[in-house]
Amino acid sequence: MAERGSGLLGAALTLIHTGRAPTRSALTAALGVTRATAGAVIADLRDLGLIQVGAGSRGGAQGRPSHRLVIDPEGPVALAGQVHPDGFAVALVGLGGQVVARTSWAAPVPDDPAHALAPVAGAAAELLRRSGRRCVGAACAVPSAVTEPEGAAVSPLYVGWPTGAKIRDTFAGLLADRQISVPSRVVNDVNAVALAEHRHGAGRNAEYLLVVSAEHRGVGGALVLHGALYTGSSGLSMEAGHVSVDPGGRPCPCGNRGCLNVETDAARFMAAAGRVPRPDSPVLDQATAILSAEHRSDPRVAEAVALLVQRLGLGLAGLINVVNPDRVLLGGLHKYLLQAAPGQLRETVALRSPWGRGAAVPIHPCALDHGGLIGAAELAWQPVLDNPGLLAR
Amino acid sequence: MAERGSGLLGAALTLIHTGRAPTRSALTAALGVTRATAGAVIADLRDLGLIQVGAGSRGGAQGRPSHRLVIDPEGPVALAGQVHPDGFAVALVGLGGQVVARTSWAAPVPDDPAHALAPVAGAAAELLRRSGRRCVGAACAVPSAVTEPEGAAVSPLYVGWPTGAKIRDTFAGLLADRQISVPSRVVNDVNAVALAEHRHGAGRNAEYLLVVSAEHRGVGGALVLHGALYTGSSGLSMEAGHVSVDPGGRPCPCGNRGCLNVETDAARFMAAAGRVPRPDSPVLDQATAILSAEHRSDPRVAEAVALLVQRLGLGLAGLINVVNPDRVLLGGLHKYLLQAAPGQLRETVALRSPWGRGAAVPIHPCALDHGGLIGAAELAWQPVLDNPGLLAR
DNA sequence: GCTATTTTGTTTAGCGGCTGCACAAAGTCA
DNA sequence: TGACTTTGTGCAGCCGCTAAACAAAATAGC
Repeated sequence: MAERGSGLLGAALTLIHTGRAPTRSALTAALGVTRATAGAVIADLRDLGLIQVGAGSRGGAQGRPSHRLVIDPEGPVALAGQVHPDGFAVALVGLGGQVVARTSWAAPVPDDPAHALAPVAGAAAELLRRSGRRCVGAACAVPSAVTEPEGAAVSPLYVGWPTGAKIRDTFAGLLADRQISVPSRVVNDVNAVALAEHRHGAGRNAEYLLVVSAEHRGVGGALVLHGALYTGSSGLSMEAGHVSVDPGGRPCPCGNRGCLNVETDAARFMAAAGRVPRPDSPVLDQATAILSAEHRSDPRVAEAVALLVQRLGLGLAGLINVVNPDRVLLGGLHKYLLQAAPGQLRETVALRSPWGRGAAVPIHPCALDHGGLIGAAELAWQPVLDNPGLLAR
Repeated sequence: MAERGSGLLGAALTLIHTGRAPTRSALTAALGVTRATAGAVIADLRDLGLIQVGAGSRGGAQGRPSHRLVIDPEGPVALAGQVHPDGFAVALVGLGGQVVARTSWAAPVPDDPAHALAPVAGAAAELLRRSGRRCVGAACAVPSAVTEPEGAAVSPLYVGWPTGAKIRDTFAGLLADRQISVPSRVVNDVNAVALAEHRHGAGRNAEYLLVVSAEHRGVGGALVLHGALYTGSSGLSMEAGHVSVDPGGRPCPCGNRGCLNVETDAARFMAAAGRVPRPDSPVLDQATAILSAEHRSDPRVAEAVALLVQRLGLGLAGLINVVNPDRVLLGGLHKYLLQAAPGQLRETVALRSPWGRGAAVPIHPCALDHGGLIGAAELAWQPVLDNPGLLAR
């Protein structure tokens, strides 16, 4: 098999992976190469066990139908884990963001990262063993900022891990103990969601994608630039949770007041709506339940929505003025806030934009069900997407 | 002459341009190619009239001395212009950021962009004619956000241009009238400063460079990522001037209150220090004069410094938490504020950072005298830096 | 001052990836 | 059924880069 140069092989696999090259001729056009070269590339990817070439079926157009490029259903998978304040999840994810197998369970997160990640590694190993498939890499989404390139947790506000814990090494070690020796990474959960949405969800084809999400607790932000996660110089970028939206607001664990974190998350919504969260289920679930149609008539709920949407709009406007995205996605509770009051949110953002509503950015809800897992898998797949030839060795 | 592929020629020229490859062997190492390939690349660049190969003189080290790579002193130049609220400047800039010729004059800026840019184009044409050198491109720095790719001014707060004016087309047309037909651009002034500082000033080798500057009026921000200006999806990124640092503060032309624009610029400093600006000289000059040593004993000046530094620190902290830069540069009035109270500024930033002072980002003053002009020239040079072969045609 | 060593520049042969072209294959349209 | 259109494949060839051998220019050691 010829070694392709200049990343052509990776570009081709990425196009197939993201669904932008469903047929052979589409790939040829997207790569900007001759049919002969595309043929060689496709042969390589097939030899690597990543894709299969199917029969071309097409109606209406002239000429010889182009063969379909399909992801090999027995091809390798990435191992994805997720830790959030209310529980755990693990999945095997193939090319194209296909979730091949998945399991999840609710449980408190131990204060020791090794104790917290051990069951994730265990469940992952079990899923992988049963699937019998090759593993290209592993990644775990966590509710904490993660430094690059060390892979250390920084001020995880909603789990009890110590700041500076090298959770990437911990995770890799736990997998190695189970005979899984693949490149392993740890990633902030909202970063993972953003990457997943960009590749397979509501963020497709956006070149400057801003994602803000109130997952289980707190608020996170992420930016995907030209298809790659923007992590900043040390992994600590897009700390959207600490954007100030109310100088006289509630204290945030970071030391300031009125951060997006404490002003627009599920706990704040419950308080604003006059509800006391029950301890037996995740706050996020309770908040989204209240946001559903049957409770909208409650004036306290309407007030809470108006308040949080106003705060969220302020925070979004600030981020938009810095990042100038071409699309904004909202996840977690923010997704439901957007759906409850889309007009008010867009209005608030436009009012705070120096350019007015003329330069309005489209704001959409996140589209994926398991964005954290799929996004973690994207990160695990990335080295292969950059250079598929890695699999040959 | 062989056409080099995959941007090798451009990478080589950029290394020489930024001073990272002063000798032939340094270039070979930096490019990661063989000496034979480097030889071919150097021959190409020399044939294009961009560089010359000098004799190698070096003391202390063993082995044959490597030839020096020097920028051709008769090589082509870029044409750089600058418009600011207090006047105009024009320069010819060669490779390496060398200002070959320069002229500037104070004058009010006409409300019609064509009238404002005409003398810039005229002075540029005159400089170019007298120099007798080839021109690779032109760019003009302006005190306004500029949309990409249209090149339109958006809400120029400090000159009277209409929003949406296509000043790039205007500028290109004025140059074409004077028989200068080269690619022409228009760029925000702080963006230009940032690019210049990254290539030739205090931002060298930074991968994530954040620049905030209070030039003549207002405040601007810019970001240089991996050597290229970050413009966002439509050129309107890094609107640092509209970061809110005092919700109850002064009204900003954008409609909000307490923006960095109105809380930390030269006019605000004068007011805080109890001075009334004289109309006969630029406010920035008056403010920096007051900031010099002999006025520091004035308690009102000290108060003004403390107030503005506190506001600036708040704004910087917000930007740093989003961008996570590896270096921050301050220009214009902010440069002098930093020099007047470096400890207080760094303290304020660190206090507002969720990671505390452990992850402190280095904050430095800008180093270049004519950053706006040099940065505009960088933009004009960019197509040639990306593909020097363009000059052959 | 001579030689040995080190590092640099140049020449040459050769490989590998990609293009361009010719031709075959597989569909639609009249 | 035949003309047309589009797609896949085989083959010759170019071009950029590498590898290796050789020549050149300095220092280091005797």
